[in-house]
Amino acid sequence: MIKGKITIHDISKALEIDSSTVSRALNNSPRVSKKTKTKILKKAKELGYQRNSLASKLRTNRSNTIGVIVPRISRHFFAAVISGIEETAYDAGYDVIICQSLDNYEREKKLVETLLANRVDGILISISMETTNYSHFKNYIDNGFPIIYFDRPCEVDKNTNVIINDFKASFEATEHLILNGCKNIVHFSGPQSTTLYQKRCKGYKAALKKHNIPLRKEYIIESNLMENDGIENAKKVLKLPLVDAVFSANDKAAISAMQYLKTKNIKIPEDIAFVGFSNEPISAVIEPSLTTVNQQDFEMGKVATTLLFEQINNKSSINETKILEPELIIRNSSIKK
Amino acid sequence: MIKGKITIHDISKALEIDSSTVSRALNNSPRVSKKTKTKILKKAKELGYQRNSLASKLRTNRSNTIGVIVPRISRHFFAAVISGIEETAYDAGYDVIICQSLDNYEREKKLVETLLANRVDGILISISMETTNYSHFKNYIDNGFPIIYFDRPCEVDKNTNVIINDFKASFEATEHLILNGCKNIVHFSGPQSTTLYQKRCKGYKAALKKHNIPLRKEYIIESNLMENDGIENAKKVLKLPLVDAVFSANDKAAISAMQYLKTKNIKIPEDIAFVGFSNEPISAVIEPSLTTVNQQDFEMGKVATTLLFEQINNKSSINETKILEPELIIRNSSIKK
DNA sequence: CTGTTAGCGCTTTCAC
DNA sequence: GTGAAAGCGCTAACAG
Repeated sequence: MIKGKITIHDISKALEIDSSTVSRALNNSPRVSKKTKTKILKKAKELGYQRNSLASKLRTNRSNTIGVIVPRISRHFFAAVISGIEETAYDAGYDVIICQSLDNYEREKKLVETLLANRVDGILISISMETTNYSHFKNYIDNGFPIIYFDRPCEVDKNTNVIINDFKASFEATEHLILNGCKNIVHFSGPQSTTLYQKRCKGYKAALKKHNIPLRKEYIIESNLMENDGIENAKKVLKLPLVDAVFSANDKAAISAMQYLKTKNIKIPEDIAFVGFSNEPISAVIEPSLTTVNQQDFEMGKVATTLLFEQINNKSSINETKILEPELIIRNSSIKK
Repeated sequence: MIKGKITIHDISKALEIDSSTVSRALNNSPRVSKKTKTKILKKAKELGYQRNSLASKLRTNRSNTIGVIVPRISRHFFAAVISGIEETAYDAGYDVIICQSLDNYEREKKLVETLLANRVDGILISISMETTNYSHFKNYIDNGFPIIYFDRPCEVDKNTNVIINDFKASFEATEHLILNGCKNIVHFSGPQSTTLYQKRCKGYKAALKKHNIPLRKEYIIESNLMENDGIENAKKVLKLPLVDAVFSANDKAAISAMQYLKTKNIKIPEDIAFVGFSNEPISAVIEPSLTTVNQQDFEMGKVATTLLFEQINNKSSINETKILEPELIIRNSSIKK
């Protein structure tokens, strides 16, 4: 701590004006005359006064701070959501505390407690992959504490989620391949324990059905969708006959699979076309032919924060799920067989 | 705020034990009997007590929180530094507040003030590119407030910096190319207003000198090293005769240049070899032949945090620069002409 | 428009 | 080992 921090009392003494007036002036209250206000502001600057937010928050019981918990800040999607959150929050005069759970349940639990101990006014969270037990939220939900879940929804009890329409996105991505002449479309699917991947799989199936393309079980390859999985999946694809396109449930697997196929001299998109989930800009650099899905990251941050503020100000019900519409980003329209 | 938050007084009343004893018990003071301690802890759990950190921090004048300001959390380097910071801080029982300046001076200034208003015990910062005026730190430095600058040092007055040895890294990277048979090495350089890029350029020059390779001015291409610059630089390289290698002062420009050269059917590394700065794992995926420099990100976070704690506890002088040794990551040893 | 007073929830002497 | 009491810095009635 800085020694000898200046308080409103120091200003009060120096000017022989009561500290309550100093406080009012510092908060730009209309109930202080312009004259004394400027006098106080000048002195405050002169002495290097800096408000003690802790004391202020304690007294007012409002922190003007919201907490954000995401699995990893380095992931482009979350970084973009955070930008949206910060923009909305700063405009409203709120501070933002960013935390990463690293997809670890214990850590997430601890972070929630820390944020609450610091009396944030609300929490925005994308729950960790490990989290299946929601008891660390239960108490607060019941208490009406403002929490908004985004991207990875919390589908127990009543609460507010902000997600994208995964079914529709997958449906459209798959249909995009079909409309470009592909018929033998493999799906790189994720863990079916996650509802998100269930939905992406359903969208794939629905598109096939609409276009009367028979569903082949061996065309759905399930994995954890990491980089390595993409390579393994690509090997499996090479063993299947007739594959002319892949719809991957995320971008990591899609990209590494493409990279692998390239080393085998299989040209993309002429021989095998890919569509992946992602709004990571680097995807476009790595694979200019990769059609991806705009996950509305920045927008999601803004929407979630706006909803949170409504809850903080008791204007909204606690039970709504906002579904954002994704859009296909087609970078290479020549994906034609 | 949650209505009807439980305080130590609620526990005090329920148990008819004074609140000071409750406080002691909750802080695991040895001056409370085991019996009452367990009784209090049980009741606290039962009532769903959660410490009010604000009050505690206000009273003790210690926040047990450090602030971190980086240009962008999405950049892998900073995300990795933050991981190192968090690990060290959590082990020491500290919380971490993460902020991004977005390389904007005004925002950085405001963040510093916010962190100080929230009475963090110290700040770790990588200053924004825009920052040339350090007055927003001056007051605190003079006051002895613990601030550590990492990666992008603050080279005015006395303060503590943690950086990597950019000169050495560049020297070794360039020498790596020379030892692999390259003689006509272009350097993609960054803005010479930044000392960091000056150092990287000097390292390049020194390596050439050591191996008696004449320095050609047209081989040093200066730009902002963004993705677009890489492409422009690549075009310039194609117009130069005899180029057999490039040492780029960062990875973005290196990668996009490589991508561009590929589209022109110039194969890497056979025709033109690259070496870039980066520990972004994706680099290896995008360009398996790219030799990069390990910037000791995670380690830098740990070192900087350790130094900060030493300052917080008044154990270290305010005037030291810690230089970490980078290491070359050679992924493809066949870079030979 | 300004001053008086009380208190947010916690910690910490100082008694006993 | 426990209680009484004061106070961190600020804000917000309530007076005047």
